Amino acid sequence: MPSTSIGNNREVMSSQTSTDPLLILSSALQTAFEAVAGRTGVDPVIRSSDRADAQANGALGLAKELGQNPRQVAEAVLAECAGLAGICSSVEVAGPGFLNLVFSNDFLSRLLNEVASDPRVGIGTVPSKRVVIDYSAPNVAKEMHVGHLRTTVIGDSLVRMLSFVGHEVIRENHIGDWGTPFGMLIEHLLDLGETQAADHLSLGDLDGFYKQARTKFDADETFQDRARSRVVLLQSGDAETRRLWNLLVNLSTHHFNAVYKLLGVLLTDDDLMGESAYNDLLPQVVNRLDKLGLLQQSAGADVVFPPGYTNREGEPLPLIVQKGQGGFNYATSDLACVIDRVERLQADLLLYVVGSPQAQHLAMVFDVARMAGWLVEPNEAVHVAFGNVLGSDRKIMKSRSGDPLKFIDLIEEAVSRADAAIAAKNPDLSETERHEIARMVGIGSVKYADLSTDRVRDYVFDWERMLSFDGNTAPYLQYAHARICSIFRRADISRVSVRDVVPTLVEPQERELALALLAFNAAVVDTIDKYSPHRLCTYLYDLATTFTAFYEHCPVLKDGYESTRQSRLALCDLTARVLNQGLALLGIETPEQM
RNA sequence: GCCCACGUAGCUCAGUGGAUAGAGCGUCUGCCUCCGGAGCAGAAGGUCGUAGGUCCGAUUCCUACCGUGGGCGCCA
Repeated sequence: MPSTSIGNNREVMSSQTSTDPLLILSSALQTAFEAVAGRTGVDPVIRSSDRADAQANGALGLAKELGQNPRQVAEAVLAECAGLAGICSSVEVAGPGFLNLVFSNDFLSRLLNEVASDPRVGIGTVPSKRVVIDYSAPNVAKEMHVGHLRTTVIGDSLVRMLSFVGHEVIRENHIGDWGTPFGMLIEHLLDLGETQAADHLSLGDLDGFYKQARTKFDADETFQDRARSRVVLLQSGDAETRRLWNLLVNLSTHHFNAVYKLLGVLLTDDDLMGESAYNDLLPQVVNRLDKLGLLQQSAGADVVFPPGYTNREGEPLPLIVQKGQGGFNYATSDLACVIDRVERLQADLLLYVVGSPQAQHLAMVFDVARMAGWLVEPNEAVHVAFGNVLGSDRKIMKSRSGDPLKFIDLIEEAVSRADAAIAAKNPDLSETERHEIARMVGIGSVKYADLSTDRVRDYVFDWERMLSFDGNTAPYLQYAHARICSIFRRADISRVSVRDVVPTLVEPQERELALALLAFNAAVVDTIDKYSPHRLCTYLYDLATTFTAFYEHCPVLKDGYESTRQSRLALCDLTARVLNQGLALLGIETPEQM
């Protein structure tokens, strides 16, 4: 099975000192399986299990290869299991040939202690790749709206995770700052007068400006002519036109930055790489395709026919790289991006966090780039596709006015709803504290709601559900974290003081919590492997519910035995750190009280 | 018409080539001298869209069909 280049790093991880018990077990058990099979490269097929800590399913597959009964194979593997001393306290054959495995408590305690002493709480690093990630991409002279939410939030989370495991990540915000609409926008700017237009725009009413220009364009033919000739001036580099264009771009990026800052994503002006940046490369794209013999004429346009695509009539579908009238389009620009990212930036991997409707377009662009030899293994491009945000009517979310919901309004509503909920539940907080916590909870809720469902699916935007303190939500996870902080506050014990404690695992809830904590690295690896942040969310939610069960059954401060208290405090501290780190990888902050 | 994605409990969603498919909400029943009840324990609720196929084993992989959404040459 082909795996994307970044994620498949389990082998690398296992060669380091891993703290993942399943990984250690797998590697130990592989030796036993290989002895029985008489060959190398046997996968023990380790899975977590509801009947033990883990189960090995490898015997069932191996039985066929050896022509033996699966149970016999499992028995034979069991006989070779001397290497599991120090890892498992129990190994038994069950059912048709499963091996049920129980970790020894000492083994788990030792691993927990190792993780607790690691500032990265068990997350390993991998050989570094240079990754360009294309996300957010709002349009100049248009307000950011709910349609930009997913690409911005998912992209930001992937950036954080990829960087954390050691990749060199280059963020690219491919803003829409070029093309025919700019003739119209610049002419409208001139009509209003620069000063007045700037006031208008700096008030944040970007959409109003755009709509006025559009209305005028649709109604007034002389304005259309002015707009068209202004585009020509812009593209030919006319200084005055460029100055006016710059004005529009600067006013817009000012707005973008305000949104990014409020939302807490990493994008800055340094990451801007708009369409205009590739303008000079566009003729070269066509020339290079021509020299390679890939270019064809079709209905007056210059096109490339990547195999495997057909149109409505069943005829080959072209990728148009130069229009009939000579202009370039977004395919040209996207090909220029590939060239720039591979040849100038020397990227190993190109990620495109772009909505699913663009799947065919991007597939064609990538195919043409491969045909042209610009995208060559092991370099690769991946479309990190995502579905729509839907309203309660299951249609694409709109505001009351019918326009897409503005990003700013969305964030403000989230924060004010969170503020009200916190005020009701914790009236003792000062107003300043409450506002700060509301910001973390409100924005965290929106981000988490977006990240916690499989990105390929559409999801229904629901304020009540995302801000609920129950279920798979940001507030639930943040609350679990805050409650742990509260334990340490109440006991007046420093978090750091318990980090060298080796926890003792006695109660089943302590073991469950230990197993959950030690699965953090695997969750992150899996998330990166599939570019699917919801996998990390699922893990964190499971950790939080496991912690809650522990908290319910295992009194931390009231136990009466100092050693138990120390051990449980160590488990608490580590849980809080994993929650904090995990949410941080999603771009979500964790307050110490709520 | 062709192509792509999706279809799992009443609702919103996880999950997997392996044993008995999970969670939250909602419904029902218990638990309170409880470190934050923003909780815990339990019950009910499913032919995993339908029909075939591969496999020792399929909800998972393959094919067809049905349903929903999207895409299908000069917008980006």
